[in-house]
Amino acid sequence: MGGREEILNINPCDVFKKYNVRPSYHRIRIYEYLKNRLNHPTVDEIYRDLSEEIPTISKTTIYNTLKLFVSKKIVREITIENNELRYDIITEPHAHFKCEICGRIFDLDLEIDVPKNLDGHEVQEYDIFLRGICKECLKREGSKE
Amino acid sequence: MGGREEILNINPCDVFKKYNVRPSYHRIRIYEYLKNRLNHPTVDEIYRDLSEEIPTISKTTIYNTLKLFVSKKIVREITIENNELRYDIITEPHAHFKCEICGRIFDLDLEIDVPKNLDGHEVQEYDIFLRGICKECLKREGSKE
DNA sequence: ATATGTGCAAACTGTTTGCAGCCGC
DNA sequence: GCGGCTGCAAACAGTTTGCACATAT
Repeated sequence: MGGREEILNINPCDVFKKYNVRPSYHRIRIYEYLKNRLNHPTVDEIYRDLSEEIPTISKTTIYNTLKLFVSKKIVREITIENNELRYDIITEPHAHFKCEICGRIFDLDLEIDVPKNLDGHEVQEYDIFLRGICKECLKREGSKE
Repeated sequence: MGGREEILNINPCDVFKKYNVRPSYHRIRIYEYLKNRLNHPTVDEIYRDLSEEIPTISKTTIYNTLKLFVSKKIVREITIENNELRYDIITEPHAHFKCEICGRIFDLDLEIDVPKNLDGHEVQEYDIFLRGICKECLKREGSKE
């Protein structure tokens, strides 16, 4: 799995240098936001949170920055729900689980080995997205009844 | 896998009766559309094609009908790209593969056994979505060079 | 007669685009 | 001073909503 712990120690500027992205204050902040909360935020969530600390930041900048990050393969766009883009700093594919009750998204260490070749098609990447009820909500639901 | 061949022989009205959906001309036509082309169309595609034969049909009706079908579990909404809803008449989860070149979507008989319980979370359903280059495009690309 | 299906238009949401101003090297 | 970063506003696409009319039993 593509390193959840190591990522915390990474310096954004090093990543930018490696992937050939010019650093800027906003880019660093957006990168750090993604790094610190590995919860696959939407653009809206990033904007809502970051604009509290950086009141001048605009959504356009967030869109621009994320698009740049994606094109440089620093982050991945993930497909969880069809009405909004979510972003994931862990670039290796892994499974996501969404709780239908609390709405939270969990990363899963689901070992699925997807062959590189399927029916003759060349598989380059994949998303695995599960839905259900999370541990905590199960407990809460269970204790109600 | 949830029956691709059997589905062709199904009478829409039987399905409607079974799932407690009142039949109507439009509903039958939309159901048949999905049944005959198992290619996970978007609302737009359904509208474009059906409105040729049924000029009076509206997009609203297609949205309404699909929403009804989903709520009755006659069809599944699938998450392939984040900007549009796609529909799948095979309600059992299975994997989809999208060719990045020609854009077509293929059903895959990928045997993935997803446990019902993962890290304590209860998994109810899942989507597996792969991207890459399909057989035909590989051949075409290969012969070019 | 009543409940349900249908279709137009407007509203809404998330995203993209165009363009002008700004900042850093 | 130039190139690239930023941010506003408008445009855009897909979807949803409100409401009035049609239809079927």
